[in-house]
Amino acid sequence: MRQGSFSRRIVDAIKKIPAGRVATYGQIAMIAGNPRAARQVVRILHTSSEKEDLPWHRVVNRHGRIALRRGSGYEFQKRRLQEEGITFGKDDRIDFKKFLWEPVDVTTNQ
DNA sequence: CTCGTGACTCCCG
DNA sequence: TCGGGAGCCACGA
Repeated sequence: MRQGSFSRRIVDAIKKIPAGRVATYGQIAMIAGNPRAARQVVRILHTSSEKEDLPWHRVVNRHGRIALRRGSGYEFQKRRLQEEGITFGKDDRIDFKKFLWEPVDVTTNQ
């Protein structure tokens, strides 16, 4: 993966997610520069989560639910999030009002 | 160059 | 709430 590439920006965005917070695939894609490239985030998670030491567990879908299937990492990811203080409500959904990462643009300060 | 690939998202119903 | 269909797209082969 080269510097300045789209994949690089996705990796950097994921690394910025603070502990105790979560981000959605679409959100990461948007930060990386392409709001419609959510699927690329998935790809990066597969190819670089270990190599780049990414906080992959902090990425969930737009419903605030873990995207992995039960029995295929779902429980593991849920545990990792709970260890960071993130709680799950009804239907195993995460409350975005409390835990969604809201990156602040310091340059414009809103 | 084309093509398959997704831990997605949007839009109904 | 749940599910299917269509759209989506960077990347590797």
